[in-house]
Amino acid sequence: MRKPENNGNGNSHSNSNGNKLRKGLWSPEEDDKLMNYMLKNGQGCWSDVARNAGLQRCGKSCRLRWINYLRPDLKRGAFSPQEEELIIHLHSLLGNRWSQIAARLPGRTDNEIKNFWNSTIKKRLKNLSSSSSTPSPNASDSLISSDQPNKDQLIAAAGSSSEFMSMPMYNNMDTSSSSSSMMVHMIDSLPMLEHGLNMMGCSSNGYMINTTSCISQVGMNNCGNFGGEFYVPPLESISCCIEENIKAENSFYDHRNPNNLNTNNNNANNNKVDQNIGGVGNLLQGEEIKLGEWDFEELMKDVSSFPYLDFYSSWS
DNA sequence: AATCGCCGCAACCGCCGGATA
DNA sequence: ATATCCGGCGGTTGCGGCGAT
Repeated sequence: MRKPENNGNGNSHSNSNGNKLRKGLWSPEEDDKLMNYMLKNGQGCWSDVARNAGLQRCGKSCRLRWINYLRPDLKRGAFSPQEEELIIHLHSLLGNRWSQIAARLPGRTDNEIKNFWNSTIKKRLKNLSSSSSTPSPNASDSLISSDQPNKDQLIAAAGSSSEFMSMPMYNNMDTSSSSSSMMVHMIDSLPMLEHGLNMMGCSSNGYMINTTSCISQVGMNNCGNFGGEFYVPPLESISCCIEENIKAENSFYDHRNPNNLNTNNNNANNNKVDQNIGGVGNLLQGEEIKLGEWDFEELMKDVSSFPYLDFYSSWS
């Protein structure tokens, strides 16, 4: 945390108007100003937000404060075991791409997840590795970065009571492999959250994947967790739904529609939507799924097409 | 009660990429 | 084609809380 600063103290700098800009902790008054402005006007240019809201802050600071603290859709409190598992799992797929991980945990921020990882999970992994006398022969192997935990560490870090331990990915994971089958396991092993996923109102067919990798096509208007099965929507519809989400989100922040604030928008500010939705998604279309054609690199590129887990509504 | 050290987390920093002039 | 601005991201910092001594 940074020390709160009074206006005009030595550690502030000037904006383009020559006004001193505050740094450090936000005061309740500043929070009020920013919150009121955002609720009234929605998101625009952050420099304008800072200026128009009467804040002696740079736009960047306002943006961070809003995203990490003031956003109405933020979920507070400790991470649930399900969230922990999901974070660990997504980190194994994405590495330190905190924003992408956060995009799949509605109500959580990248900063929050990053802090959680660096404090809690890393510490756990460290303890595990120090207590383990037999380092993994594949310790240098990793999917993304060199500090990726190995399989055993991941399992242990997720907790012994966790169904994470039985996830196919971590039972079958070959970290030296970038095979398509591994990616099937990755998707297969996405945590079964107890909350309904209620994803995006998809209208076209998707696929159910259960824990034995049995895939069946389903027609549906809703997506998510179906009593032990995990619904992977067709990526085309994900793309379509993402577009819808973007539209919804734009209206959420549309400064031209200040009354259109939707506090149930679960993906607000998690809008780093990858543009590359196409190619791999088509592999999930049609009666026959050509799993063998899945390409790991392509999937990593397209990993944003994994479902947005929307269990926020059931918490609020 | 006082001190110390660790830890969590809010916020800053620097870099990058895209948009615009 | 270049410069500038802005937003977004990951890494890092350092204050404040809290438990241990």
